[in-house]
Amino acid sequence: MTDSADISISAHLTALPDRVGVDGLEDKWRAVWDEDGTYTFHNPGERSAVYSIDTPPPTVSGHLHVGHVFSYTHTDIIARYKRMNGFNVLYPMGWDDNGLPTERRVQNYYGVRVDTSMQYDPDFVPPFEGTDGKKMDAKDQVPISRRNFVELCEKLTAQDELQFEALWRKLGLSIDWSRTYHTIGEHAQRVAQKAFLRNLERGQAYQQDAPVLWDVTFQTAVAQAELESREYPGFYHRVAFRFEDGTPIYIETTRPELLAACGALIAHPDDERYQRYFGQFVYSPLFHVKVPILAHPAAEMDKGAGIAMCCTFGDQTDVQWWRDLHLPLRSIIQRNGRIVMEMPDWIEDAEGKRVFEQIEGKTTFSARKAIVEELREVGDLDGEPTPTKRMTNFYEKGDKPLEIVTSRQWYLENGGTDKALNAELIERGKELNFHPDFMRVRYENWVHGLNGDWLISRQRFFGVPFPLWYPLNEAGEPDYANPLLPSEDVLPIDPSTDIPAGYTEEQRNQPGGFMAEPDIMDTWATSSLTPQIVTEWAEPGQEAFFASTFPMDLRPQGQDIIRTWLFSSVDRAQLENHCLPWANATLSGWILDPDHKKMSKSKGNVVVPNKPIEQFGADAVRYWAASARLGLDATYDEGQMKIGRRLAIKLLNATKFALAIGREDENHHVADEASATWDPQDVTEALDRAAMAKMALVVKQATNFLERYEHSKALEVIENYFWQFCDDYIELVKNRAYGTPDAQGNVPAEAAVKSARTALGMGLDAFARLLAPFLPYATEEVWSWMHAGEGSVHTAAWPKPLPYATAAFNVSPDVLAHAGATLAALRGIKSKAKVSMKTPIERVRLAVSDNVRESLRQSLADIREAGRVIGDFSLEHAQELINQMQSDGDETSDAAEETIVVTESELGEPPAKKR
RNA sequence: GGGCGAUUAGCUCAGUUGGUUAGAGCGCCACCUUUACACGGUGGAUGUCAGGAGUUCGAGUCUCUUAUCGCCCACCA
Repeated sequence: MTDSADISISAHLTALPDRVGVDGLEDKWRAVWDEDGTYTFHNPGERSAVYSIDTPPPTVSGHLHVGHVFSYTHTDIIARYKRMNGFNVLYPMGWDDNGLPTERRVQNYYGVRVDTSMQYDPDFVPPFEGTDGKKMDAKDQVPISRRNFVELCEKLTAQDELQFEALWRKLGLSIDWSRTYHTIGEHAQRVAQKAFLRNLERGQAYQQDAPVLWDVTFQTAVAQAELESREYPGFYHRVAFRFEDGTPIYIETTRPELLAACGALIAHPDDERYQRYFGQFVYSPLFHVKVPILAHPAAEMDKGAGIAMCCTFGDQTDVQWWRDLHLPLRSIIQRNGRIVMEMPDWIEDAEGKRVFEQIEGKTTFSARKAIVEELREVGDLDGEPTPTKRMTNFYEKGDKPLEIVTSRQWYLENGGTDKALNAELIERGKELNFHPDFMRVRYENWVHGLNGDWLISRQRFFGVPFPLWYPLNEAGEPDYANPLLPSEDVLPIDPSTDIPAGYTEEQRNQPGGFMAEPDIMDTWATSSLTPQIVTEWAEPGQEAFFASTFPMDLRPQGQDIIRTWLFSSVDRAQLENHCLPWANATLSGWILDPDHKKMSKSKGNVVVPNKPIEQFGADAVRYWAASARLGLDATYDEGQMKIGRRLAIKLLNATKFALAIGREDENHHVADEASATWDPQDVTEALDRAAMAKMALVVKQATNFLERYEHSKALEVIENYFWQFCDDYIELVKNRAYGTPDAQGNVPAEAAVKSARTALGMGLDAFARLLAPFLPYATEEVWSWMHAGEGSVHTAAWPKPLPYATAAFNVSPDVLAHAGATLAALRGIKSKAKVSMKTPIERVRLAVSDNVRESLRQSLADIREAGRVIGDFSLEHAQELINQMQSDGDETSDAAEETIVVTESELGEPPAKKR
């Protein structure tokens, strides 16, 4: 037997406001939560008592977007739910201030650019502040030192972070604000450098001098994960190469400007048109360079002329040919995207040299124009160029096609070359619970399609530096194979200002001295370690913290960065910890504008989130976000926010009503405080028990949904019952709860009154808890009325079915459903007659099925009062309806509703209208 | 070209393992100021379930196919 003391609810009731509203609740409760440390993480010391969340650090240089509100609300609902379930929730916040977006924003905002040759100026003042939005020519930007630039980055991101924090707080995210990190901060840098050094030690990180994809605008290498293919207009040029005797052989190319870099012509080994030429040589037009005709299976017979010119490098197939066929490296594109200034040594022909001089230093675009002119003049251009659209690789943040240049870069293993690691990462993907599950496919597609290890070095300025130096030999040349490494305890370091052990600053860049690795790490090389950053991985003295928080429970993120953030995090945890970094990943969808277009800055249809929060309230905006499932795109819908606002207001009013009964003075004020105990044993009336039975069911369903990360369904069942509770249950028990005498003047029994009041109290207490993850402000407000001095609803216990099931005492929830349907039928009589709901019903006959009649009998007095039936109220058989019920054997409340039919009614005199 | 998701009322969306007459809210229409709520309440009308074919006694649901929308990957001669 359960002791009722265990399941009864003690309430401390405060005075109630005469009128309630949702406006202003945000500021009121946010201040209280801050002061009380409601969301502060307390490490219980055991992993099972913690729920840890790897919060996505927003790119602070990006703009606030209503999409942020959407996905962060989903995570907050889970955080609040877990907290109410007794978990110590580690819910930190990070800021992604590392990387190119910040660099670009700083350049525009302050009108500056980095010049690595400049010295640090401690008194530097930027020429502008807030030129954001205006386009500024690079030549007008003031050159400054790298260190000055980094300082400006830090200054600006600090401002951006304040904006984000203000939004998150207003939205009511239950973040522990004492646990924040920056991807460029000292801690994150230490983790990134430490992990890199350990990767290096294990041979998982390595350098390679090889062709890489190169962005000419930002002048940095980029990784496979950062590629984006876009349609790019071009022209096919049909160009003649010639044999010794002048016989032409035609190739087609979209990049004639690379003619000087051609090292071979290549056709498929099975291509009968060209088989007889394999091994022979031809001369390139204009430059007259002798190149072989070779066979390689990557050549496609049906593309262009079927034979291609291989240049180093026009595309990734060129790289493959160059490697497989051991072709000479003939590079003519500089890292800024222009043709080299020096005459290539493989061009020996005088006319060839003259042509090359025409294109030296030109952009690929102008060089192409010049080459086409020259080709046309000598007659080696067959016909006119024909326009084509082709898909070309771009850096996702760049606007010029990527070039391929050969350079020394750092790589990290990611399964792109190592089949065993690839299989392990696929396996990890199967272990991870994706919500929704179909997102796993995107992960697997990506891992299967990897074609190389992860290029992690970037030739940029604002980021985490590689923590190493290279010794210089007597000729001043670096020994890349034997880098000088710092010890872990001095991390983070910046090799451009810090000095390797055993050297002095004077030896920097001197023969026999050392030089710093100039590159920084890819921003994802830091972001991929957020699980390790927030759980204090490898921090001396934090071993216990790490043990009780890692592997984490949840990674929430956008579906667009599965290949980057999610995958790279899994990779890093596999290399470092040999496990998944988290057990669950939730993927949110996009926000579409009302015309079903994806919201994006470039489309100019972005809604700034502060506006709807101000207009409808944070709870209302959260409600809109919560009503969308994970992984599905949602439409920006202010109508949905209005509904959320209405729900919050309804909760305030309904709770106020339930708590005010029996405590009001003659003016309906409730000024006193009171104690109450809602004991399930006091719920004795059938209708009240039915309401509790339904509550037990709803609690169970909502809990199951939230356990499965289906917050929208949880909200739906809670909300549906809440409205039924308000519209039907409260209306039905109102008179009894007040102790109002019936038409015959009979006063309800004391126990019946107590039963109603107890069920109302238990019900609204439950709704406050059930809705707390969704509407944190309104629920906290009503909680404060009934549990004054007991702390926040957000640290209260999530409801369990037991107290409600106990109160239900085996009464079916159908009793409430049937009573509600009957009440609706009585209302329908009045609505059709277009009279007030207060109008009494003299006489009414309802046709109902047997089981409904049985059920209604238990709540008939309440129905009679709520419907104001003052005379005959008969429930009769309706044979055809009964047959219907029996034929399908269905006794659900839905079917029951349709078996209540008004067969006859007579209305009394409507009440006199009040002025 | 491959893959994933979507397509249900004017709008936003539910619809579990196939089951009788497909639901909710908004909006719309009508009515009601009723001692929790006019930031309200009550009642009502509303559908070629994108199209086609198939499996089945029975299909919004399963299979195939077409179309449209969104996204991911692959196509650079």
